Amino acid sequence: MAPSHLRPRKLSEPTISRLPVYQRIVEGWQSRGETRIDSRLIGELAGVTATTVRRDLAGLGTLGTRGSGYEVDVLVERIGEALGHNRSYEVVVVGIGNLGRALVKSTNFLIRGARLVALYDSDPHIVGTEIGGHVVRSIDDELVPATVAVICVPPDAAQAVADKLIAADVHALLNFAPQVLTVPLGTAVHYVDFSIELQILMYHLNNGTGPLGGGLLHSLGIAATNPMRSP
Amino acid sequence: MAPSHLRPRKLSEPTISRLPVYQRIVEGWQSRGETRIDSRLIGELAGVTATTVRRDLAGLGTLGTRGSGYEVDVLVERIGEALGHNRSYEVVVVGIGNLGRALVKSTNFLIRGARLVALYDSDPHIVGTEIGGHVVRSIDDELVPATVAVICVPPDAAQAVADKLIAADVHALLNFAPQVLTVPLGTAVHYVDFSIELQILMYHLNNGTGPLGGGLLHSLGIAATNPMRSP
DNA sequence: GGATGTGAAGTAGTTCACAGCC
DNA sequence: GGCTGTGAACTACTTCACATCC
Repeated sequence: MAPSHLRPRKLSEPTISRLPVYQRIVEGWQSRGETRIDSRLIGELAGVTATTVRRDLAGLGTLGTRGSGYEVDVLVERIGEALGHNRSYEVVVVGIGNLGRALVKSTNFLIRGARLVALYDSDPHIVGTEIGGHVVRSIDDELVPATVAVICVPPDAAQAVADKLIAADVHALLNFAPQVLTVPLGTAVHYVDFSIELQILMYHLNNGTGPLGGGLLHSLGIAATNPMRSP
Repeated sequence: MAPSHLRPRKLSEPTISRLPVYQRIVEGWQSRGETRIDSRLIGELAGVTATTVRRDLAGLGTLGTRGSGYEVDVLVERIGEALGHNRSYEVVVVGIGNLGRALVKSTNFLIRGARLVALYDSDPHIVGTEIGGHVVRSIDDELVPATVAVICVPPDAAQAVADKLIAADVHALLNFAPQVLTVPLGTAVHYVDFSIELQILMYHLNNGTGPLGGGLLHSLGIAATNPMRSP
């Protein structure tokens, strides 16, 4: 079951969130025809120190060569493996308003083994229309099996949608609604909230130019999951 | 210059990213007619411990009452003050494709003193059209002054747009393009990247149900700023 | 009684500094 | 020489536990 080199090590949360960034950087380098890259350069492009890059990558096993850095092919392979890019994920999008439509049409969104399998909405005017090759289904229909659901409904509908998804055995939610969701233990929720990002930027604007005094802003978006249903 | 109570304390990065969440929760409580709230409840709804909530809020000054929690009006006021909601921000959106359009139309986006002042695109078919009460300008025109720019252009155009914005004295960028930007010291960049969020979710799906063994996922989005222009 | 605010302890993450290997 | 990988030091954040005040 474990074809990979050998190193099922547990990665830290910050490391996990940086790996996709490294991956993108390395792929960019790869597509320029480069064959090797070092931790200093990755760090510079990612906005973190070279040491952090090395520690993060060391967590995936021994993949560099002392003296000459990393081979890009190896990095892409191993990071992809760690992030589960070899597996395949069924994704559904619920709420085909402006944002949902934009996401579905976005080329950046469906990537890395994620496969869009269904779109849902509650509006009869939208149900039945076709977006990006998919006919929008009614949220009241039975849900097709999926691993991840993207929630793009208005905030006051988000909790009900989440409940329905969880009942249909979807335990990974990417929530774009500005609404904190209450979910059972074992369900992962990730929030993407534009207004929160804006607010964080504003804070930094008001209080000096960034966290690290100078300008290296290495701040983080916010995401949270509730530990359990309201007791 | 400092009309606030008194407490210019520096807040930690994690605290800053949680404050908008608390704010939203407290406002929700407020709009239900409630007048008080305690740290346990806020924590439960935000997915963090009550102690964390208290520490975060203590950073804003002494605003609770021992024995009976916090007054919602006071919380909303003080959190808003800390995040700079009393000030006003000019926001421009560059790139009026599917996503840009969705953001502009979104009611959640423009909030808290952020005022949309201009939209830009490079496509002659889009320039001149009206979206949400704003006529789209050409990115080649002179830019109107702004504090924050939202970048929704394709990845390969993002760096050029960022350069142009920085030259026009915009030093806070919210970048939706899946592209790491290289900016000078003193410019803050915040990344919002759907595919990265998806990848992080996927990682957790593959490796147990979440970071904290059980299910409390309190993970973070990713954002980074480059320390300086490529040397 | 009950919930805040906070020292003190604990845990996690980052950075330093350098040994090890190419 | 150069760059990785990593123990050790450091820094940051969280959690505990409780004194404090309503």
